[in-house]
Amino acid sequence: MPELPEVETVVRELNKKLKGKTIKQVEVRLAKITAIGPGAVSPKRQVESSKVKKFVKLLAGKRIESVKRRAKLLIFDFARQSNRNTPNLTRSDPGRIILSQMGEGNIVVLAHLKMTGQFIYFKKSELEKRIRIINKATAPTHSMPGRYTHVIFTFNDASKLFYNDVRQFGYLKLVSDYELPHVKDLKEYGPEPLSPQFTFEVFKSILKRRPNLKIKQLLTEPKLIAGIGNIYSDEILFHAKVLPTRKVLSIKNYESRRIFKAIKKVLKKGIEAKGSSVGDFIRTDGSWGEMGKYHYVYMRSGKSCKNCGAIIKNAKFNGRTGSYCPKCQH
DNA sequence: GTACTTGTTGAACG
DNA sequence: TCGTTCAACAAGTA
Repeated sequence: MPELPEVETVVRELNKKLKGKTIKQVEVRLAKITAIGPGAVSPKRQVESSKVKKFVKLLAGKRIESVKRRAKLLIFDFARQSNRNTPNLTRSDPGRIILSQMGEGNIVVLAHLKMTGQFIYFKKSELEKRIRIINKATAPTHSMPGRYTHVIFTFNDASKLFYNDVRQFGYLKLVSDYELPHVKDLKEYGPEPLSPQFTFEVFKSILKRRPNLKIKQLLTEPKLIAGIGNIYSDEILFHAKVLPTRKVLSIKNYESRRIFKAIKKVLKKGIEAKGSSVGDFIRTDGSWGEMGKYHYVYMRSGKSCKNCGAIIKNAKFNGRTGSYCPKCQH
């Protein structure tokens, strides 16, 4: 599952590959994957075809300036455009309303991969390639677009970007940069754990605010800290030698310092390893991340601890599973 | 067929 | 209002 290091991996790869490319055509094969405007995307969403048409029309002809990240959201920035390149819209065109609201006419696409979303990029010469979209050696290979490809971007050099999503929880949301400050999900994320602004003092104040949460819940709560999910919270707590079930209240100062250090260390390691492919994550060329090799606990339940040899255990709380070493973590 | 998985949100609780 | 818990979403695997 993509968490901060996986999304950062995708962002870095896409930024390299897509910068400066102009979108020639967008094909939406599943309407609910797309969204327009700053509002929240609900799981039960239904997207009318007029909105999909708007989405497609507004993106055609746009040049990608950069790809960035906030929490687990990818942010596609498009170059400011002269009127000459703006699609020709008639008065009755639904896209006209949105464009007129956009001030300078600049748009941004926010993409959330949720559990199984993936971006795959193929150059023209690679379009025949087959990849495993689930990272198991035994999984079937698919050519792109596949059964789970929901949106296809074609660029002016005939290269293509495919958005795949087996469980269809992810979304591509188009907003104007004027609306960007009002996007609810963007505003409500906690601090970026790898930013210099995320200091030990900041972390301590978060702990103080939520004394009754279990530490694993606190780490995975996006409104408190951005970008940490099940994989990295398990790994962070292993490295900090703290049990996931511990109440925040009970955590000593030296333990919170260990957790803080582990947050930075483990997330950086994840980015270095190009993500963990122990879940369903694959890179933009279809290859796997290497972080799984460095897991001590996640998905290692029943195996022996790499540190002490004890059997790694699973615990379930608040509807989510967590793994830990009963001997190394206290 | 059943249980289980995941990130995030929104409803429902005290 | 705030903190907290829990169901919901989809579809694949065990």
